[in-house]
Amino acid sequence: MNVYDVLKERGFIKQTTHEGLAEMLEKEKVTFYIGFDPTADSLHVGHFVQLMAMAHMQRAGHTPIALVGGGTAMVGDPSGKTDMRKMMTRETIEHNSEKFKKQMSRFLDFEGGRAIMADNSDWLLDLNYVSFLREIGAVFSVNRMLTADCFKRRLEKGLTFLEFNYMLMQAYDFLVLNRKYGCALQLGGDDQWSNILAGADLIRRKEQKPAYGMTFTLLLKSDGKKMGKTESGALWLDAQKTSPYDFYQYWRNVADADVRNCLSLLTFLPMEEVERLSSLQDSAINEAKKVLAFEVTRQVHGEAEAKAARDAAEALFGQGGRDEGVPATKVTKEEFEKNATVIDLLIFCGLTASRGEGRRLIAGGGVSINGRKVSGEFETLTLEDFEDGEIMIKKGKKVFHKVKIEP
RNA sequence: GGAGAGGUUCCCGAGUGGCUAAAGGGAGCAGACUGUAAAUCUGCCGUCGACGACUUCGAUGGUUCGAAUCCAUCCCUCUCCA
Repeated sequence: MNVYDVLKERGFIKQTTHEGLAEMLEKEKVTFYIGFDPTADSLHVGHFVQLMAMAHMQRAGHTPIALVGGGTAMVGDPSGKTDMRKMMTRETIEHNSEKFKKQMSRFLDFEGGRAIMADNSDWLLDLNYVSFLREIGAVFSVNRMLTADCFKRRLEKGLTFLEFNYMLMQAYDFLVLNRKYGCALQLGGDDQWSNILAGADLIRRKEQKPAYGMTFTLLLKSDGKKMGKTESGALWLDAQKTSPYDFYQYWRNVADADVRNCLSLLTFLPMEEVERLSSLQDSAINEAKKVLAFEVTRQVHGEAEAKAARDAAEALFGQGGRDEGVPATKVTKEEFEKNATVIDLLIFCGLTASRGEGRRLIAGGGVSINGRKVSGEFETLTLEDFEDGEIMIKKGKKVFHKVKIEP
């Protein structure tokens, strides 16, 4: 079974530029790329889907180029956005690029040239305006560009010339990678379709060579919203930004209807297993969610962290297991004494944003300490409340947080 | 450059001198129900040493006992014209 069929079966593929792509992937070793703009200091779940696709391709013997968009992030992709993104400083972008590179090296095998890491700031930042316009700008038709879906919506709300150029930047990337590495295929999220087409067109015109494109289904929840959004923003792949425990819990809690999609896109489990797990009914499907949560966490954070997160979940929700993986805040004795009321402690641990919120939460019966429901808003804790140096705070039904006293 | 419309709390969107911390919806949080699911119902949803105080309706000044609401200037967005 070739990789195209694998991707197809798993539900990755949304659109392809050419019918013959499957055949090409079967017969040739292809160098392909996906670009990631460093707009934050960590990759998130949306990127993870793309990385999975890259990994599938790499396993099939193709060579991935992971392109960090240090140059394109200076411009900002208008696709799929209704408003212009805040412009980022060069320092921020460089900082983010470094983080991206570090994270990506975990998901692909860069040994011995099996994958390539590139950064488009290397060729975009020093472009000469006039020569770029003459070489690249001359072959773009504004009329055509304006019919692209990614601009249509923006034409209603406003589109700056800066962002309008994003498509040219990305198309140029493809051309550069084609010339430099013989890269003939660009993959991306489906929101990248227009940009990918532009690149393939550009290569055809400038190099008289075919170039291919393929897009992936965006990872959406059954209610049509983007997967991986949490109240605090995105679900990050960086353990500092989203703890492995919280990461595990996110997948443990996906809606029944999303289990199948997640398993097939975010894990390497064989499809027979995916089918079996996702066809489980009623409460039995919890088994599938456990597998999903464990597998995804394992890939992102490693075996040890995945086990810790799973054990912690068992300890808190089921029976048995150790609760080592539960997020914890360390306090010194002095800090604790300063924040000894339950309300202060909630804020100290970042569980609530304000005292008022904490108060309402307690009034609504949403807080437990060491398994005992907190009754009054003025409740104060003492060192006596620590059991083995720990206090377990429970917010709502699912949010657990430990406070550890430091000697 | 000219004409018009508009910028309201996380988002959408009412409000056009006091009754407005500001309708309604969405999102979010909590409670009930449950399977750590979905749906549903209920409560909360600016901050605080809290029956009161403080800050908020693009920005800055002004009128007024009192302004998100009136006036001036400025910034930004959209539409039409050039």
